Amino acid sequence: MRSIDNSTELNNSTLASSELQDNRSNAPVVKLCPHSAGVSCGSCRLNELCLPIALSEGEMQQLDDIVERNRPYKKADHLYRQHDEFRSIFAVRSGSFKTYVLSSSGSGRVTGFYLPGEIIGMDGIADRTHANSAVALEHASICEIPFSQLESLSLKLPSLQHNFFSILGAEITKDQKIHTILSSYSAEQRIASFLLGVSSRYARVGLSPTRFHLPMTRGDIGEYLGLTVETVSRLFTALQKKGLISVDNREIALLEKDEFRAIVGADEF
Amino acid sequence: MRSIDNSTELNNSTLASSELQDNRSNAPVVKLCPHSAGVSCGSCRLNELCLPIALSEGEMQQLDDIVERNRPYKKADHLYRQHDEFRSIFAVRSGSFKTYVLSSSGSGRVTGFYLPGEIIGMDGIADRTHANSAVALEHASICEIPFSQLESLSLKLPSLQHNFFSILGAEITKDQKIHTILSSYSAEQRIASFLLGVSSRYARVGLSPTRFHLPMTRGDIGEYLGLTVETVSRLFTALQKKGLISVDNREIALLEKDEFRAIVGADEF
DNA sequence: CAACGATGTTGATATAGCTCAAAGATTATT
DNA sequence: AATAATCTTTGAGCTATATCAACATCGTTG
Repeated sequence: MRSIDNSTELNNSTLASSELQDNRSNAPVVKLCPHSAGVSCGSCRLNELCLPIALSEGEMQQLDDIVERNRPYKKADHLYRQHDEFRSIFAVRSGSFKTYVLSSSGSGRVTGFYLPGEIIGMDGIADRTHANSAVALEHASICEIPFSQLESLSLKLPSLQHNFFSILGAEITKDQKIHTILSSYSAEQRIASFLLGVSSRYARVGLSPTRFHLPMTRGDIGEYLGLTVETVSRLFTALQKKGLISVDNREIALLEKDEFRAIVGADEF
Repeated sequence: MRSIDNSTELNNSTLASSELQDNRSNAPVVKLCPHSAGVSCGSCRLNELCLPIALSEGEMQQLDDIVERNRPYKKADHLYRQHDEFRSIFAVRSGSFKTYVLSSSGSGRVTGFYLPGEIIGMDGIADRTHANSAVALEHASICEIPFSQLESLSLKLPSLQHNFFSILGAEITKDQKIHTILSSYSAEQRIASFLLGVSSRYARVGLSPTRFHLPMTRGDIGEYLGLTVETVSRLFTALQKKGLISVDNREIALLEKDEFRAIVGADEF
């Protein structure tokens, strides 16, 4: 059924299969699947994109000691819920999550999507309570990093402290960019900008920036971008008619990236 | 001509007057000797709201040693500009700033307002380059904290590291809240939410939460909230007609805070 | 103090995106 | 495999907010 086979799921498995091979060639004890517990930061393919950037072997080992690799999450499993006590931040190892808030009127609003190599949970740092809920959009696995231990270790490892400051700073920059998008872009620009963003985030973890699978619904995208489902849907078909993308349900191919950049304005991506 | 005299300007001047005089008498000071009268974190009225929260005397002294108390800024003076190298973060001591980005098409978009006791400049942490420009909205003074020195000191002072993580986390939470506002609130809700936000930020520094001066133009508010000047203006008058606020140019009195809360939805502020 | 640019208000009209509705496609469940 | 539930698409009409325009006010500067 899939006309585009470079989907997230498939690629995540691809990612993981080489870990598997590495493990096989080096060691008798094999971690079987990317979702299973027990992989170390040192052997993780995402370590250059994650908290351990530029840590030495020894430093990474110390980080490793505090990281908990939990059981895999199924679609719709919650990582945490709004108002839960904040205890940890989480690095996405495979799969994807969305974060959302529930207004008192019951209508949720998606506040973020998190792909492999990205960090979730920073919304709880300030007041020790999660401001969002986080839920898996598909089968997914994460590394849990207890915050108080991360703080202690950051005092001993300057590079780790530096990395974590950078990650927090990147989250701030990202959120401010969305602010600009929501306050000034048209619906078409929002969608174009969103797809370019997803594209470069996939590229970051070594997946195709031009053909990818969207793990979220049109409704999720709409909530995230401040649009209705209908508008999102209409724009996907409109962009396809213009020949800029090809859409097969959630499989997207970006055909004319430059025209996309033109839509959102020169200084993006 | 001011019908409301509890304005920011007045209050801020009160707050800062002794510090300002010190600075003036010392000429264009780049860094004041920590022993010079009056100006130190320890003697700062805002220290409980700023980086030094819960630091011991000795710790605060060490922080003090890296803080640079620059000359005051005039209205329209820039603290930094988009693409400038990131070197420091800044604590607003008095007055106010806005941050904004310039799109290639020339139209700016306001990304934030910063009042006394708040920290500016975190948009530069991740890639060492400021993503925004920051400009004074009125006479203002700041404390500059060189980031590399803050990092070093944070390694030695666990409470300082903790505070700075919290400040970064708070910025993230704040930005995500704006995300929700922009993606789901009506124009009236945005304005109500904005005014409530300003109100509680003034309250935080001991100013009146019900009568205050807005340091920014209607246009700034519009850019920040994703509305046009005209819409902002119309809503100010509409809210006044409803009896919820009294508006005299930039002097605002919140008359019916509860009704405001009802407008934005129960779970706010 | 006059005059100019920046800011703020108000009105009339246009439109992008929303709402409501209904049907088709996909995915999950039994 | 059948059924239910969720997700997606498309259409038709509506409305909140933008746009365009004119004027009023403020505050800065020569």
